[in-house]
Formats: sequence, structure tokens, C-alpha cells
Amino acid sequence: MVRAPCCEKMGLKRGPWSLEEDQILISYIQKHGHGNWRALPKLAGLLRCGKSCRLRWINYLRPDIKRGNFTNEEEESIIKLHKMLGNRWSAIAAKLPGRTDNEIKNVWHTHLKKKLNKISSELSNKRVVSKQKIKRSVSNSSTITESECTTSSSDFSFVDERKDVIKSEDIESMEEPMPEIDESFWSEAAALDETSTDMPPSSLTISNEIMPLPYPSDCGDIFPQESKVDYNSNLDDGMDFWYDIFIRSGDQIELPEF
DNA sequence: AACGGAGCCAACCGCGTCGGT
DNA sequence: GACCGACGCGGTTGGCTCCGT
Repeated sequence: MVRAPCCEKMGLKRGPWSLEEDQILISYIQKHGHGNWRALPKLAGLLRCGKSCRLRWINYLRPDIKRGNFTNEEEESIIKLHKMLGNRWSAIAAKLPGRTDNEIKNVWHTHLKKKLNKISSELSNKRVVSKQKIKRSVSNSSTITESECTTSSSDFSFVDERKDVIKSEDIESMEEPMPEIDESFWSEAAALDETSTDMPPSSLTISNEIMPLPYPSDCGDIFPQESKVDYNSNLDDGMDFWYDIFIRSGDQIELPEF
């Protein structure tokens, strides 16, 4: 069965809304509410389909719409929420008062995605250096212990060669320490502008103690600390670099005594 | 000044879901 | 349970603006 078009195109206007049409829609909804969207244009005297009226109202004319550029805080929130929820724009919009799903979707595609890709590529470059150093240290050392560390990064050799030891000083001497995932990351990532070449100033101190894996606090509801969730399956291309080295589950890594 | 490409954003389209009958 | 209409959502598009040449 072929679904009928959402509205009959005969005689109905499409494209950008005029000021007059906006006024008609606003005053009608203020007086009567939107009620049945499909019936609204006829009742209001608009040559538009109900769907178009609904979209115009939701995305532009609603009195509680916040216009203007997104603040850093809003961008942080979008990045966080998108990581948790994926492309569920309406769910994300629900957490950002005054912003619409359409607006958030546009901002994501035109601005935030690029920003994250930039950060990703910068850090990927740095990670290559780190991996090389780790491989070097593995080839020079002896045994690794009960480390249950797993990774989705197939070429990250120290994980697969568990009989080797990574000495803590080798790790500490790496050019770029592993980033710590905490609240500051998000604001730093969002603040990283197009011209910056700096890595977010963060660090992960690898010690001889029991070390809880980094765990984004906002994911708590979705991924309880005890779960064995593979983070990588929930991340998008721009973000998985944070996790693929050292996160697979909520387990702890116990580093050996040296 | 003219042109073309890139970026941005409002609007459209099609599909899934929900609720009423 | 099946059908149908309405709504909501996410992906996509078209046109406008800006910027570089």
C-alpha cells in the first residue's frame, strides 16, 4: 500500500514563510491553541499543510524559543547528550530549554561534528606516538600479570602480549599521557576552537595502585559501573579514541609492582 | 564587480508510532 | 486484531549568505 502524501499539494503554498503567514499562525494559536494540526491551516485561513504549520510553530514561532548562537555550555550539553543518546535529537532538545531538535541537529552537523573530528584527528596523531612508545617498551620488558585490560584496538600490542611487562616509568615517560575522562573534558573539548592545536589539558596518572577505569559520570544511569558494556559500540567516530585504548568494561586494572 | 564554492539553516519528506474506531 | 488518521522524529534538500579569488 502506498502511503498518501502528507498533504495535498494542490493550491498549498510551500517554501519560506512570510511575515503575514507567521502572524496569522501565531494569532490563531494564541486564540485557539493548535488543536488538530491538519485542520488548523483551513481554520486559520492559511494555504499551508498542517505539517508545515506545525513545523513552523515548533521550530520558529513558539514563544519559548531561544534564538541566537549556542553558548559553550549548550554545546557541551549537546556533545554529552549525543554521546549518550545518539541522533535522538528530540530527546536532546528536551534537555535544552528553548532549543529545538532541528536547531540542535543543524548545529551538530555544521559545527560540533567538525569540532570533534578535529580533536579526534589531533589526538589520533598523538596516540600513534604513544603506541610506538608502548610497543617499544613491551619489546624490552618481561612479564605482564593478571591485567584484565582489554581493548578494541587490535594493533595495540601490549594488551595482546600479556606476558610482557610495561614498566610504569615507561608509561610515564610517554610524550602524551592518556586523557582522563572527567567533567572538565567536555568543557575543554567544546571550547577547543578551530585554530587551537592544543590537546585538552588532561592527564591520566598510571600508578601501581588499583586504578578505576575512567567512567563518564553522566553515563551512570545507562551503563552501571558493574556492567560489561563495550563503550565503543556506543560511540561515534569522533569520540572512540578516548576509550579504545583502555576501556572495555567497568573493571579495574591492577598494575604489577615493579 | 562578478563569479563560484562552502557553510548554514529553514523547510520538506518519508517513515514509525500511537491512539481511536 | 486490523485499519486509519494524526503526529512526531530523523534524514535530506534547497536556497540564501558569506567569503575567497
